[in-house]
Amino acid sequence: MATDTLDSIAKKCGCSVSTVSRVLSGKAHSYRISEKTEKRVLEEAGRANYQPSQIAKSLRLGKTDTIGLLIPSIDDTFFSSITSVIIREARKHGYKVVSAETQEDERNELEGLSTLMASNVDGIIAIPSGEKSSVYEDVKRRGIPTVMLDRYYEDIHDIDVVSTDNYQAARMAVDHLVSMGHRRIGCVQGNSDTVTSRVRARGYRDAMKSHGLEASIMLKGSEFSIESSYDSTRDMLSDNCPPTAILALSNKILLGAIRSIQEKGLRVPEDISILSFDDNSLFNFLSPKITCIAQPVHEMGLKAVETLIAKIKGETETSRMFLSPSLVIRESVKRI
Amino acid sequence: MATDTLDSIAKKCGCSVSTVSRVLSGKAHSYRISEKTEKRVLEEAGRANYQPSQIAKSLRLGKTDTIGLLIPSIDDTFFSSITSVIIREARKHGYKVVSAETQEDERNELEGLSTLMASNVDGIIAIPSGEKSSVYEDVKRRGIPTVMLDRYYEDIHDIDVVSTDNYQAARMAVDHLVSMGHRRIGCVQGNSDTVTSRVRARGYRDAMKSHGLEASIMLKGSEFSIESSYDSTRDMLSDNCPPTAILALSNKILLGAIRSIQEKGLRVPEDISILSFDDNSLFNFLSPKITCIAQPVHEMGLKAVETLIAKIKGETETSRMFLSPSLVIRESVKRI
DNA sequence: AGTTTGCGCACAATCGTTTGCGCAAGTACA
DNA sequence: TGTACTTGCGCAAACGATTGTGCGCAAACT
Repeated sequence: MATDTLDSIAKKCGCSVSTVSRVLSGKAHSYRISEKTEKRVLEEAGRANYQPSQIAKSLRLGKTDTIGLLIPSIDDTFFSSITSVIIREARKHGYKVVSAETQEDERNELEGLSTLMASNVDGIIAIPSGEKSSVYEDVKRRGIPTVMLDRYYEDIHDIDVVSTDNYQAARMAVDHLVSMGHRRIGCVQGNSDTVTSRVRARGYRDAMKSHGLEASIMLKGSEFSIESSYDSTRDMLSDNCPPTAILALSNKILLGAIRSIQEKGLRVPEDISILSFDDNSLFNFLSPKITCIAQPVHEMGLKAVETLIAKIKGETETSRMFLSPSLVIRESVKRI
Repeated sequence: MATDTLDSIAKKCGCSVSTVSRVLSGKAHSYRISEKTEKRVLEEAGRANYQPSQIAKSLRLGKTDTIGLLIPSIDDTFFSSITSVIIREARKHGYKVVSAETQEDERNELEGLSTLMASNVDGIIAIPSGEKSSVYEDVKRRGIPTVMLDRYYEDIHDIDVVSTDNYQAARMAVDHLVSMGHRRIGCVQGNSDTVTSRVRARGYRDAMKSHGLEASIMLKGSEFSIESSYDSTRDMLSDNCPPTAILALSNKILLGAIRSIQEKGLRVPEDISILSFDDNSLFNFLSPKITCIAQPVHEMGLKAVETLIAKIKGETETSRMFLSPSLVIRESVKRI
């Protein structure tokens, strides 16, 4: 069954495509189409359950009502939550979203970006994976509205950013641990190519320093993965003078740390306290329930979509937004 | 910076659009374009970093190289895992994916489907939410290739299906519990509008019966949600003669059950054993590690994409595939 | 009777590709 | 010089929508 087109409907109604188009887009009155014709067209379109071809529309109008989402991996609770928000929010505004995964690989990032651009998306929300901002030059040259979400490039100021105030977040985390009596606080970081890890680590270091504590030897880790975190934590725990608390800079890092702690036969929080980034509904079910720094996932998705759409609609000033994290106190930090 | 088009390149090269098109699609030879012209075009296109407009291509060719994914919610580990597989697999075959969420609401399902069809996706992978298969009539009438993933309609046989053998899965689960000595086995199900829940419940009942056990009073639940499962489990545990083991028919149901068990002050598996559906990397970190029935997520995504593409390419026979689940034994089931 | 005005709609261009068909100029051969 | 190919490429239609312009006709004026 071939899909109906303006043309096929026009034929059935005995009028021209333009008339059908105008009726269906509600411009019947301003183009002085008679009520009789209008009704006829409406009827015919209704029974055919006519849907205009978005493709033809896009070609004509130069927009696709589609936003591209470039994300490391949807299979990660933080990213999937934010993706979910973005999809819902985009739809509210009449946008579809097509997603591409980078797997944290810069080549995939470049390729994904090309695919998105070739698909003529109206704008892009990207959580960059690579360290080189040059990946986004093509996007900039073509003037495709873009907002960086969560991660961004510190040296680029003409692309919009929506992120968490990660520096503040890390400081909050350290402050909480210190207020609970901890002084030997280890920190397991992610890939230092990413700002999030760098900024969080900086927050950690500065906070430690301002409490008069030593940070340098307690900061380990090189990847946002369970395996890497497992190794780093193990090293940390085998130290002569191991930390009494560990700050995990992401949910995956948390998991690696937990595994390593379990293997050592240690218990949380009795033997060691732990505080993680990235809240997650499952954290309430881990044993013990994990105290964490929650990023404002919903607000992040919301703002990302909103600012992207503002850009698409012609807003010109670029904005850099750093939303406030919050501390969710549960049971994984012991007072000592 | 306006994007380059065939036309703009043609002008720069002093030849026609058709020539440029043919060169760039590698048909230079068969259309007898001279090497000189070919090189000239290739050069110009290279320096402009020309990307053909997929929209124009789609309009002309009648395909978008896009597959639509209709999913209850990406913010659920089972669905996000499968989404991730689908996105990757689709890209391998040169397809993009645009996703729509239903939130388990039939109205959203219908709307999402319309949106996808209007976007002229080449095919649709759907995890249906509603109970009425009529939602898919429009899709069928238009002849859009579709495969139902995970969930499907038992009364419809002309749409392809890729799912788990849920009946077998439930039987495996019960058999395992029985082999561990359990005889009072409760089961918390999801929304019985969905086949998955119905078939799993049937498997549970039949397995119980074939072991000579009572199932009827031990089967509760009405929704795939933490809250609903929490309520059902609580009721079950307040029974005079509570179960010694609980079979949770999804990961969300597991969480509700755990919460309820925790509140009762019971311990898993000492006081009560639990076996869940839907494996998840976090299950290794719950305390205790959860024994579960794992669906072949990767294979499901893979097969869904493969059969959809086969359909798109013109394959006609419809297939119904029920992949084998596997039992992952961890620590949440005690021998009694 | 001639001119204006308003009504109801159709024509045709346009967006960027792909592709069937055919044309002009060159070469070969008789 | 005429016929017959070959070479190299352009023309134009088509995909399905949107939209500025203008045409034909009748009623209402002057």
